[in-house]
Amino acid sequence: MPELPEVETIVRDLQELIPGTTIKNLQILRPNVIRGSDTIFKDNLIGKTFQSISRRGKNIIANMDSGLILVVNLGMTGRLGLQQDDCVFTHPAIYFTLNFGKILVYDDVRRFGKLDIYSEQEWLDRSAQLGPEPLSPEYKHTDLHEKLNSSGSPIRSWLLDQKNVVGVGNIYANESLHLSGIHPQRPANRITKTESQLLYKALRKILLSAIQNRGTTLRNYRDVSGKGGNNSSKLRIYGRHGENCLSCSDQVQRISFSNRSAFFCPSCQR
DNA sequence: TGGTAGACTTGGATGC
DNA sequence: CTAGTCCAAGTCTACC
Repeated sequence: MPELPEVETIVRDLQELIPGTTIKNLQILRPNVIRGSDTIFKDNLIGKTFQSISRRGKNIIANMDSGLILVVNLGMTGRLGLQQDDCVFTHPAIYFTLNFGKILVYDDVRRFGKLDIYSEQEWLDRSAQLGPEPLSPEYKHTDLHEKLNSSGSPIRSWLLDQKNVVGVGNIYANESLHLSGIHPQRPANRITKTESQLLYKALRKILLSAIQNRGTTLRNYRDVSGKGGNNSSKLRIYGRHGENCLSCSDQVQRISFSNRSAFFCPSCQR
């Protein structure tokens, strides 16, 4: 489900609800969504208070008053939401009982998501292995261009690799490549400087507008209150194989490599 | 070593 | 109506 815009939407929702609340109890219904032992997980969280919520790539970062950090990666179908009348959880994995009477639910159909506890130093080390934030003011098109030169991978695969740039998943990788006119299988090191500038601009534009639309809901993605995002109708290439390209009317193609589908227009993308 | 296929897991769509 | 097949927002591991 969740790429940068979806995780950002959830984080902004959680920032309004969670800081200052204390975990009174924790029920782990599906132990395989947490890394490490469930007793250690409980010991580290029960009785602790959330200080702040932030995002790093596709990870939700919760700083606790103990100094430990709870990191949630939603995988493909993970959700965080408050249990309320209008919010239906089909596959609850963890219940966080909070002190203001609400229950925060981690729900995950496929259970590819993971929750993990880090010390500050452990998280700094882990975070240092991740690539730059594409929406950060410090991230320049020259950074993208330089890094592209060191890889012969197809650009779509390169964009999905969180060591190169964080937060990009299959939907927004395909959308950005379409907007910048680059074929998904072009080797990263054969993208020109001009093209890398177009890709840089496309990436930021696509991610920002998806955040404004509160993310793309294809099936499972929901915000914290259980509502879907509004960005799916804005997609111009992802999932549109067999339909006409919205830019030139040629037929959108689907190919598969690295075990993932890629969508492209053979006229617009070379 | 860099790059990629496979595994993990459940369910919806398609079509017999 | 049902069965089999294919496909899905991500990431980690193993292998060439």
